[in-house]
Amino acid sequence: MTLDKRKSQILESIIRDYVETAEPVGSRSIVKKHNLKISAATVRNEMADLEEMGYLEQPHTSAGRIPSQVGFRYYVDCMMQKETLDDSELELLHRILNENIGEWSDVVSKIGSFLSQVTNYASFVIVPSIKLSEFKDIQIIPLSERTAMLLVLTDIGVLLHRKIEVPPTISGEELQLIGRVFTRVLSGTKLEEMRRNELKALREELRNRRKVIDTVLEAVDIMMQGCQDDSVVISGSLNILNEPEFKDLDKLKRILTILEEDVLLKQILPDMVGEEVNITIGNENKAEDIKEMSLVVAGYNNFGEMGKIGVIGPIRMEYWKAAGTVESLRNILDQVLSKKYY
Amino acid sequence: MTLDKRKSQILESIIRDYVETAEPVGSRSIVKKHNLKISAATVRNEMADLEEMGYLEQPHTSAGRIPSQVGFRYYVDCMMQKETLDDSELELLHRILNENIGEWSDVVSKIGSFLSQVTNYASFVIVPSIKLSEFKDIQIIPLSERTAMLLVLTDIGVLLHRKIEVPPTISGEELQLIGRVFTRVLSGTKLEEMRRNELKALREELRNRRKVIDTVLEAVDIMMQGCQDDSVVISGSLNILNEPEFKDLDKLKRILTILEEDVLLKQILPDMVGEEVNITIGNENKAEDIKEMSLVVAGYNNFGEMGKIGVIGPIRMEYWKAAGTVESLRNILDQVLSKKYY
DNA sequence: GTTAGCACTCTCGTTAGTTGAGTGCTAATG
DNA sequence: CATTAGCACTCAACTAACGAGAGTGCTAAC
Repeated sequence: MTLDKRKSQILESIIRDYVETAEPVGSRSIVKKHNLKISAATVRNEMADLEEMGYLEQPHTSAGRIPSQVGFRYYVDCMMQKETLDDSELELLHRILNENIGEWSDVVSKIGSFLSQVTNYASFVIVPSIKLSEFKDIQIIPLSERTAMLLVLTDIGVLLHRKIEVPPTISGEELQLIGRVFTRVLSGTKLEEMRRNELKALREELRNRRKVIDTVLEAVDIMMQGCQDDSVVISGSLNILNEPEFKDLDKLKRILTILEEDVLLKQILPDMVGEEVNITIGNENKAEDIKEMSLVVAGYNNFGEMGKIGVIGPIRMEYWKAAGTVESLRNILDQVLSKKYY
Repeated sequence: MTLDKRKSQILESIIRDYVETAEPVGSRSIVKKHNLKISAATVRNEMADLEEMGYLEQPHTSAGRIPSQVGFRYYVDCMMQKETLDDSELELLHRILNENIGEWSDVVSKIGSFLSQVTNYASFVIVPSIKLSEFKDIQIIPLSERTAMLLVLTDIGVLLHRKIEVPPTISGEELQLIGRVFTRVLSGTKLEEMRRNELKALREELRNRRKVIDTVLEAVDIMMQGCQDDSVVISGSLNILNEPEFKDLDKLKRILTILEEDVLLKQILPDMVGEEVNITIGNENKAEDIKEMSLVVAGYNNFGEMGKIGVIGPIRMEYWKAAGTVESLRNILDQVLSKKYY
């Protein structure tokens, strides 16, 4: 069911005013502010209709109206036009992306912080774990008599490293050699399949160095455990301090806690996120703790896995801006990551 | 000037009650609570004295007393006994330290988070930049036709890495060779002195690979810029949400902003921090923004440079606990870092 | 020096009254 | 018949007044 033109216009006016001021908006004020060619009384009639339809609600009888969650949903689905980045923002973005960037985790964090700056909401980027990447190179660099640094390079250019203990009898050259054998045998293997497949061949070839093999494998195992979870980059969580709906300390604390704990944040996100920008408003969120917030999320392609990028803010959110910005940055992430990073 | 025994006892009682409840404490209540053998009236007389001396103050005539900042200072200087970690806390700490720890930055962040957990204040650890460390090993691992991964290992076991572009004409073996020459010539050089000293020798030896040398040097330069600043690890900043003195949103925001921005946090710390635990109370802090907070900081020895570890909390702080815990963890950090980490 | 007693002060929470923005309804209008 | 002016009505927010309670300071007695 779609609204006639006048009702749409009124709904939109109310949404924009309410998003801006966080106050219920009255009939008179929107007529004035948006130069509508109708009287306040007419607007009141329309508002009564919109309320009956469920798009507006009144905090109390003698107050103005505020958009209901259903109202926001209708707006987002049927009326919203995503607002893209303006020139100065684009320029800022390009400046950021042209700065010295060593690895793609830098790109992610910079884009995240840009997102929160532009929208004034908290932003997050979920980066899928690298568990499906392949080995590319393994090196063992001696540090001291008994220790060495194990380096594992994956095909997407991620470098893992860990200190290991080695028998003092083993020489630096031999360590290098062992590294090379590892590289030759394992190169191209999925990180997670490593244990099962080529292990036997490896044992065979280095049979007199079983100890070192085991140490290395164990270290690899530990490193892998360290990257099992998708990593989360959060920016601008303090933006919610500016929203009047969170003047309540308890609410505030709940939200900030979620924003501080990666695990919690991952739990609240909608399971299915496609490439399209996905908006969940208030109660549409499955997690109890954020039923007073809205999410704007999109998926991006992170070396074949689905990553997520988005913002979290009050229900009274500038969805047009948030959706447009998230979409743009999703595309840029896709684009940047599609040039394989080595 | 020191207080007589009874005044001390009263001051301490007031401090402990006030720290616990955040409410002004009255004469009657401390007599009851601490089973003092004197009457409330006597206590009132003593309190009047203490107020005159500047150790106590009254929010208004008909309220109890609260310790003034001078009062806290006197307590800290002349009466406080640092409270060390209890058994369960020690056990927790050891469990944490025995978990898998790959490199010392893990130690730092774990100790930081332990500190904030135990004290219930926000904790910070300042880790000096590694600019004074020495090269230990340089490796160049080919990634693709035109790119390679540059690895720089320092003597304290920190690994820097960065992707570089290499001419497609150069072979993997040659890259390795170049890495080895770098290692041989530069090993033992301070990172920051690199440019000046052995550069000529290097250019000499690899004169037909000038391009690659420059690329590598440039990359090293960029990596060094990335570690020029001391890094900061903050934990438990949300603890301040529990303190009633920060129910005011503006205050809260100021503080949280400081705790989110490394740079700001570094600015507010006292310049001179010795190995001893250093306490600055309220207005004793130079920075305007934290004149309503207290700092408990100690320096630790981070591979020859001075690092800092401490907590930041309300003036109404459990100084005894904070000071004891900071001291213990300072020592542990010293101890852990003194076994050179390779 | 210490303490009991008491008048005094000031905050806090409650209640009652006032104000003003905004509505809903009705009747008049084009 | 849609629109509008007019008006009575509602309710949150603000203010003032008031009593209760916690705590003090002072005085006089021990």
